[in-house]
Amino acid sequence: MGRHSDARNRLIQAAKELTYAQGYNAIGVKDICERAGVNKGSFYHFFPSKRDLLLAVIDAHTEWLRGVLERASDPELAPLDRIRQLFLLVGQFDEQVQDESGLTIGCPFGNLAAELNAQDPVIREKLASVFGAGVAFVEGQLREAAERGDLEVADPRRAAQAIFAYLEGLQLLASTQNSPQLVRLLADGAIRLAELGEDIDPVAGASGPPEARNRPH
Amino acid sequence: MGRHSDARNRLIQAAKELTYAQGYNAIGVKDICERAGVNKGSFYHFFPSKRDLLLAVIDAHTEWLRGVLERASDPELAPLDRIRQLFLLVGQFDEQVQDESGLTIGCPFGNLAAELNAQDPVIREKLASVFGAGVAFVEGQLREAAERGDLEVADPRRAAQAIFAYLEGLQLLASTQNSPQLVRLLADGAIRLAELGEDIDPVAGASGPPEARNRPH
DNA sequence: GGTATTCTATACTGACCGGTCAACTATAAT
DNA sequence: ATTATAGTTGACCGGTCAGTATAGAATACC
Repeated sequence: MGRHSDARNRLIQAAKELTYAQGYNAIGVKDICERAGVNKGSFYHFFPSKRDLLLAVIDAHTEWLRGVLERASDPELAPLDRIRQLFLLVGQFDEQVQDESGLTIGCPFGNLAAELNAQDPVIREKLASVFGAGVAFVEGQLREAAERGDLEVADPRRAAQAIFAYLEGLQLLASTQNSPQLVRLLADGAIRLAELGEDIDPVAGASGPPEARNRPH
Repeated sequence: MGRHSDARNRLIQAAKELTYAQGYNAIGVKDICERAGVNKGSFYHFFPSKRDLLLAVIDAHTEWLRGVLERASDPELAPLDRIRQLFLLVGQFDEQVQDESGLTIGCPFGNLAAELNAQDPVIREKLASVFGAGVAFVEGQLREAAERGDLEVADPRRAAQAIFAYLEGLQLLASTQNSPQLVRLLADGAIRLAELGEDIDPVAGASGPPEARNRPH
């Protein structure tokens, strides 16, 4: 019973847009309400706190990521090309946002992580689990690629983490240089990282096993 | 003439520590002053605004990076091992901060970039130029490695950007997973990225030149 | 020793913050 | 039609924000 309203969704949408563009601490509840066309009192009818709205925003963007991963899982593509496709779709997102707003914002997850990891362990862990889903997707493709004999993957999980980190780093660099094409232009690197070998001696420093490149001048 | 004071340096140091740990928007001038043991009036004697102090903090951390790059430029090391050494030194920094504070903070530059790229174009460009210095270092090593015949580098600048992005991404992931070892454990990937080929057709999508991996199921 | 200058000290401003509150309206179920 | 419920409204709260005002204290230079 009682009346209906889409104010909750409007708040999430407004907060999503503002958070993408400006981060979390830089925006206020008032800003979100104004953009959503909702009064401040109503805000606290739907969300106990600003932070709870942020959690909802992260959920919403996680849904977006789920869609991207689904689109990248095209059965017509070879596994390694699905990874490449992930990079291209993400790059497309960056370029689209740039067209609309004139700014390359990078990865909303990554930005929130950089801003809030130290401030709020709950948010950090939530973002970690979203990243985990991304890594798992990549790992799955790597395993499939290995099964097909497309390449040897010594440690799929390790390589998947490397590839996902690379994707995040590319977006950060793209945002800092305000050049959204960067993700697309450097997507190839993901395949190079797929060939990452097993970590034999994790504690050893630069003086690893002797190789050609190890000889000094 | 007039009296001497190291309050300015104490403010920078305090702001550095707080910014590393919490970012920019999350900390207040009051917090900085308390940690530095400086009164608020003195703060505005040395810095016209909080933002100006941030610029000084970035300069200070840039100095730290300069030192790291210098240490990584060990002439005893082969060029590619210098890149590896950069990753190890950065990883060491992360692990040291983790020991001291219990948190992996990631890259201070990267965190500021993620938080402020959209908010303040001057800060963004300053950070972009710092990143540019990092990329230039890597590019230099790649060129030298190519000269020595350690590997073929089709496009050193492109590969250097990829490697630097990877370093940033690793730190972001390490911070989110609160696992400082990540940078060290995945440092090998940097060398894989060094082998990044030239970008033949930047506009083409996933359907690039036919290769073994391109055949669908 | 006088004095210009640098630095310190603290009270203060007005704006803004996240969040509260109580009165109110609309509606769905009975 | 009554009533419980869901949603709305805007004023309001204490606290904090970046930044200011205005003193006075310390000191290097003449």
